[in-house]
Amino acid sequence: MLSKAAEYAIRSMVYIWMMNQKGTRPGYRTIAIEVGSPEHFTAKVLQTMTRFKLIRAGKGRGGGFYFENPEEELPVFEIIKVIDGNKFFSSCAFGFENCNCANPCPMHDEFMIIRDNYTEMVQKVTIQSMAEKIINGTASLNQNNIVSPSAT
Amino acid sequence: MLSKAAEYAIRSMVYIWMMNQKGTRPGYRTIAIEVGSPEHFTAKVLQTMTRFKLIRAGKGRGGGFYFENPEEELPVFEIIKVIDGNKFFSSCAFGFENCNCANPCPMHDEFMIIRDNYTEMVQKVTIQSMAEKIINGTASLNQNNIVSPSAT
DNA sequence: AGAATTAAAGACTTTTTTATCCACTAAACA
DNA sequence: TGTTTAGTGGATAAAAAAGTCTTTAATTCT
Repeated sequence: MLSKAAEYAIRSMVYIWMMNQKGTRPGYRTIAIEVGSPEHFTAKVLQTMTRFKLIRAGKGRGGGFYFENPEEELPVFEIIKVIDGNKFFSSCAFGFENCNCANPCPMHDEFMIIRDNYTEMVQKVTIQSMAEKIINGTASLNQNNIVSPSAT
Repeated sequence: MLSKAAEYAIRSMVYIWMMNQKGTRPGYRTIAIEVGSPEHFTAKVLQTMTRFKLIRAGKGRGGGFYFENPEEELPVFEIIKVIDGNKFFSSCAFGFENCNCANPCPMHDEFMIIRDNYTEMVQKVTIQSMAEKIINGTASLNQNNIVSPSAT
């Protein structure tokens, strides 16, 4: 569904936004540790975020990543588009290149509903709405300190 | 979402079922041509289907692939499980290894709905229900003869 | 100016997925 | 029994995704 790169991007963006709220601009080393992602790969993914202006980056001492307009709602959709492109949002579960209502695959009607609900979902969920859940304790940003069920 | 292997498997299975209805047992060469999939890769995928007893294979003259009990409804879900495993059906859009209601990611509630609807869908859609659409002309098995929008 | 800090960029490696090829085996049939 | 037909299985290759490393550039602080 989502590439690892997109997952890391989303987690990182939430963390950056929350730290910005606290008045700091985290660097990719810190981000990678806090969201549980590979350091250098995270750096690369954040480069892409910066290149597409979803966040800004400051170099040197006191530098790091930050949102220019933190109050502007940023849907997860925007991050996915930048990292994975928008192939999925018009994709076909049967593997057709050009599956549509005029020339549907045998799963078209059923899959279109799922796919469109997903599209709607990632447009509705934003960095801010996710950050809020983490702040009020109804969700977490990483599972670094979770004991896996198999390890109990 | 689905691997190429799973897509090819699903398309092939529908074709095999339809040909069985007509009294023939197609070979992987024919199948690959008819569903528009790479020949040798399709052979591999069908081996897996055979190994897991979803279909049977006959060698030698008059051989090919066939369903032992064609009337027994086969949900797409079964094919996906054999090829891709069932990781997706409990997966997390945020990338958590063990995302659940007790320890949710910030997208958990929203994504769980999508994911579960998808699971339900692939359990409801069967090889037979798809074949029926193709037979009555409301869907097609391949897009081999479709002119792509960009090529018009 | 110089040292320290931090992101940017690009090359590189590893792993996974997708795809191909060929030798082998089993079945059918003449 | 020999020939043809068709799937099986293992090796290999190519491409994409995931991850790593090193150098360079920009910024800040002293």
